[in-house]
Amino acid sequence: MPYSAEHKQNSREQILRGAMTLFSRKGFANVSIDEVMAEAGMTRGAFYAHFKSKSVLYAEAVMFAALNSQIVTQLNADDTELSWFARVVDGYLDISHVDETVSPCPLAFLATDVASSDPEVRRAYTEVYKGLVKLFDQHRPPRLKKSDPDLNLAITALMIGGVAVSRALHDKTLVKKLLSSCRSVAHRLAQGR
Amino acid sequence: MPYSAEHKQNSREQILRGAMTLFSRKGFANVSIDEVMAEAGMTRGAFYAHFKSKSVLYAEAVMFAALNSQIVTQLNADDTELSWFARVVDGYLDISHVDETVSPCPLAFLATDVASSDPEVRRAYTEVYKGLVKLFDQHRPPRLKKSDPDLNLAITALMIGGVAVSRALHDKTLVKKLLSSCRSVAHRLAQGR
DNA sequence: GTCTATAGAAAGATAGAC
DNA sequence: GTCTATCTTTCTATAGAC
Repeated sequence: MPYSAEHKQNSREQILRGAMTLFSRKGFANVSIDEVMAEAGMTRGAFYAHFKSKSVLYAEAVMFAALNSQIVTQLNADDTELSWFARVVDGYLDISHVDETVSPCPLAFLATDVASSDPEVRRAYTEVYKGLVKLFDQHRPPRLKKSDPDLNLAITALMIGGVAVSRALHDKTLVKKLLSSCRSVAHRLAQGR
Repeated sequence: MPYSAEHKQNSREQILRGAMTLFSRKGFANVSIDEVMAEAGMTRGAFYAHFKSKSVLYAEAVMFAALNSQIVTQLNADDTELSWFARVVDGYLDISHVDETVSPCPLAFLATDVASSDPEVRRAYTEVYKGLVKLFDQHRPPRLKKSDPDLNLAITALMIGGVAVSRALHDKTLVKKLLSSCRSVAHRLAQGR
């Protein structure tokens, strides 16, 4: 075998990385396998040695994107719970996230796109969302957990909605106000006020 | 001329109505002109007598959808401001909206889809969003307007995000909890608590 | 595993008849 | 204005060489 298992793993990861970026930016249907493979430095024919179909790639890319999003990579900092929360919320609802300067979160970038996709893709999205909510639950001040156990569902929906709407808007001034308002409200909610 | 201006207007509206439904459910790229025209009771060739291109149809369908959404049609009820707000929030964040039993709101159904579309489409989306925020501002208790003038941006983002995420999720139990949490938070925010 | 070549299908847009 | 027929492009997926 002229190609090592490690080589295959690397190629696979390159494909997923390119797919993540392209799908997030343009949506599933607007990205061709040609584009994905070109981004990964290969050609069309090699694709099917790694994934059975474009749909399967989509589901895996959603999972992959979640692992590489800013939120997860910021997880292991050792500061207080409140500043963890503030940092995640502010980083998520930042203009650089909307503009894709940082690694985009598929929950916000692909929400309506996933809704009209295969069950497999929606399952992947659901798992990623549950992971995000669980993360928030783990970092939540214990005194607030009992009073409103599902509050983090609304907070995450606010964050995802804020970014998703911001991307769709044409008016940059409005986008800044929207993001600012979402940050403010998210902080308020997280502090139980 | 064998066809009256009224006839043309009717045909045009039929096309827009079908397009609105199909685009919302499946996204722009996953809907063909064939499908739209079949839904409107015509065939492909007649399309270009009404719209210059598929993209132009998309932009107009977004505007059209906004005029026909539940929110606007509920506008002229003569009850108190608070119950107007409660009714709109609860209607929007209802499972029947997610399941498309009622006329879907393009802001929630097409958010990420629009983000990767032509400037023309994004402009239409922006206008519709501004209209929604303005509507909320008009129904807002005056005493709250000064303290946080941009609060309605976050409230609408929460509503849109709640519906968009709900559509993408595979877990119906989680969807119900998510919608419930969003309704609860939206009410709380609207009352200035 | 990756390449080039190609089969086969789908869809946007146009042409011309009625 | 609406129809059928067609041009043209694009894209998924497969086949076979290396």
